[in-house]
Amino acid sequence: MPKPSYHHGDLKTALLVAARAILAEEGLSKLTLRGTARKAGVSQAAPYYHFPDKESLLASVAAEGFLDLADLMENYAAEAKSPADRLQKLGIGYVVFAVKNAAVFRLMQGPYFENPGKFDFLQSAADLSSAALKHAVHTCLPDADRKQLEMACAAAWALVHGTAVLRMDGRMSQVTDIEDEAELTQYITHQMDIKRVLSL
Amino acid sequence: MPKPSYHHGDLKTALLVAARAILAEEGLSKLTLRGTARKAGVSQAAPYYHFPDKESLLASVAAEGFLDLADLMENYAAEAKSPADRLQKLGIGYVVFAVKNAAVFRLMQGPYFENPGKFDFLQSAADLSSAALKHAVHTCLPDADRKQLEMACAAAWALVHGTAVLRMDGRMSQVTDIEDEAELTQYITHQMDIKRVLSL
DNA sequence: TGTACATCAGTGAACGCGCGTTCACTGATGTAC
DNA sequence: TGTACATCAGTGAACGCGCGTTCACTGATGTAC
Repeated sequence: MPKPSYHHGDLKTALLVAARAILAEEGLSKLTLRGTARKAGVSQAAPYYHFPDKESLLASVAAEGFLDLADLMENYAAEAKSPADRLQKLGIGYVVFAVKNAAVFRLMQGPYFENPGKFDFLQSAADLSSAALKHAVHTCLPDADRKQLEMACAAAWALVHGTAVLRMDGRMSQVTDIEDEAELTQYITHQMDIKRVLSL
Repeated sequence: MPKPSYHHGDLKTALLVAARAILAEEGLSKLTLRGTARKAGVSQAAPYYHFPDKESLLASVAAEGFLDLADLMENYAAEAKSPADRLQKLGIGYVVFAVKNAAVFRLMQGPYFENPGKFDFLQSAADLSSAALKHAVHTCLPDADRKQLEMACAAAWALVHGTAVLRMDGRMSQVTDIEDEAELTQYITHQMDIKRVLSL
């Protein structure tokens, strides 16, 4: 029974949802505390009962984004048929997330947050996706030494992240209107053959 | 004789210099029209005699950045001993520029500018660096067909750009205090062996 | 089961701020004669 | 060479805006008895 009442009930969640809606509809530069409260249907002072300041709200949004990113990557990788295939599918998930959630991804990238260690939950959420990539690289290269692994991880991450950023900004392909996910996936699969990069 | 006079003489250049100084010292989020005028020692209305609005000033700063980026890449590549070496050195220049001019690089990346085609000079300046990479890839792969070349260009650009962005944000290496360019260059050289990526 | 009251989670007005931009103005410069 | 005057490139005050945040307040809820 969602009757409008003085007490919201789950305003914290509603604010996070509202913030993501604003990101999706208007972009990162339009994401404000007041606007988020407005979107959630409460006064501008209400968010302060759930977040100490604007930065904390945004950090929570970003952390949610990192969790979603890791989830999406895992969804793609669940169907993988080999270590190399798994790594590639993780990468596809990474890129798809960035393209489909561009504003959230930009918030996640920072450098909106000045001191990275300020929000522990954000740091650990961010580590999920890079750790998944790193682990997949290790599985692909069981015999590599530490130095080789570091290089391979860095290269894989850079390739995936670069593809994500360039595609997100529409700077890479002439076809900017790719809405069809199947086509997008195919494009990315061909584009970043991670196995090639890993052939040390 | 730089006596302070009512008429500045070269305010347009001074504003661009001031904007870059603010970017370097305080970052993209602190770059304002008023602040730039302040830094240049003029009133807040003065910039309007040289730029129609804030976005135009920023577009000029970004375009200058792209020219500098292309210059730096060319400087690195001038010493190249082979096509593959040239491509790699272009990439190193790209990454070094991003790391050393992080805020400018972020402005250049956008998506600060809503409609990309609004400023022709910005678009063509941006094309310089990607065209240099693309041309180097072509030289490395004289026998590849069009499809292969597209893939190789996309992969090379993604790798370079991803490395640049991740290193710029200090997210890639544990060593965040790399000030020594020699060490940086060595790190990048090892990290992104573009020839490997190009072995189609 | 009722009732008194503390606490929780809202409201809405207000504060101060810096911003982009405009406007009437003014000092310096260049040019015609 | 002087002088009148148009034009250029500044000034500084002002406008309106939306922002983050604070504050006194208040309606709703939970709890002790």
